[in-house]
Amino acid sequence: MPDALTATDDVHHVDDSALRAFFGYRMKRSFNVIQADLALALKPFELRMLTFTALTLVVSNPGLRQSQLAEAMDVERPNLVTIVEELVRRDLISKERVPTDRRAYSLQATRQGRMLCAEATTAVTAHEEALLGGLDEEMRAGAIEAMNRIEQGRQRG
Amino acid sequence: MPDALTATDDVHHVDDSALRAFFGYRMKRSFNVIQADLALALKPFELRMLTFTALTLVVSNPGLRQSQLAEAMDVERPNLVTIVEELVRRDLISKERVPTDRRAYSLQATRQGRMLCAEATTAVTAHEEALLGGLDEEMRAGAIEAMNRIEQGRQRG
DNA sequence: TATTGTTATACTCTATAACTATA
DNA sequence: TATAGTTATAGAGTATAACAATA
Repeated sequence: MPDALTATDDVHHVDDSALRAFFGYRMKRSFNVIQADLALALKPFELRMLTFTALTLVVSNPGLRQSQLAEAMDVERPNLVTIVEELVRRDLISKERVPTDRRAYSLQATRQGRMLCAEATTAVTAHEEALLGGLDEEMRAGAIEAMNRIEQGRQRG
Repeated sequence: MPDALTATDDVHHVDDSALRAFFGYRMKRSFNVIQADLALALKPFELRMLTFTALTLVVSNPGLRQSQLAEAMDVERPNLVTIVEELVRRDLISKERVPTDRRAYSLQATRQGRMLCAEATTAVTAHEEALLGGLDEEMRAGAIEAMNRIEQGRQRG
């Protein structure tokens, strides 16, 4: 039975019940775990979450422009520059001027980029499977549905 | 009517199905929404998520030490310094040396701090209610349970 | 020797204004 | 004038090493 100021004797378990009432707090804590695990899964490929996301989107959408990629990733255009730069430097994607609009660049994954993306995807899938293994299908689907509604509630709310 | 390179003709909806398969990606997107809403709710009180979290924990745990607060918040000790500094500067919490261990500081919320915490808590609760209103109780409880298991899976996994 | 709080530092992610070259 | 990509910059959040005071 801890007793502040003088005591605080053992207190290895701080009372965070006031915070645990909040969805956002719970989500932050579990997202930290997910993100750390994802970073670990991507490390062998020298990818970060942002570069992995960008690479995957370019692989799935050949010819994508940077502005479209930025919008899809919910990232400001200036912040995408270094991400694209890094992927180009590593020969994972290439940039070509769009003939009909010489302001724009069209992004293409290289063969190497597609291969790395496939390998990284496999690794990430395995990591998530290990991390979420304790959750049955119903619970996982429910959580995903809840997250989808929250995301889509942005424009409504 | 934009027409990127060869294909990607209309593409206002980029194909992100390869990413949406990942729990981490879904979670990042919805967490961004939650976090932005939380920041909005806290802005009138000039609190950030981190200062709100710290304040709430000190209010709930009078006499808490910085090292315990850091551990509870999952923040490195050096990063807590400015957070505590800010709350002390605003007279929301106070630091007292622990008599029995003069290395440590014991944190106490001031009356003003407890009042601001209560008001902020009310605002955050209302914001979350509005944002999560579309989710029925079962779905919300399921999502929270899933997030708890993910967080606790860190040590197991 | 180990621990509490601190300083200094650096890296990532994010956000805004202003520039360039095209349209 | 508007847009695509860029530069420069600044602010958060986070992580590590090293220090002074104390245990």
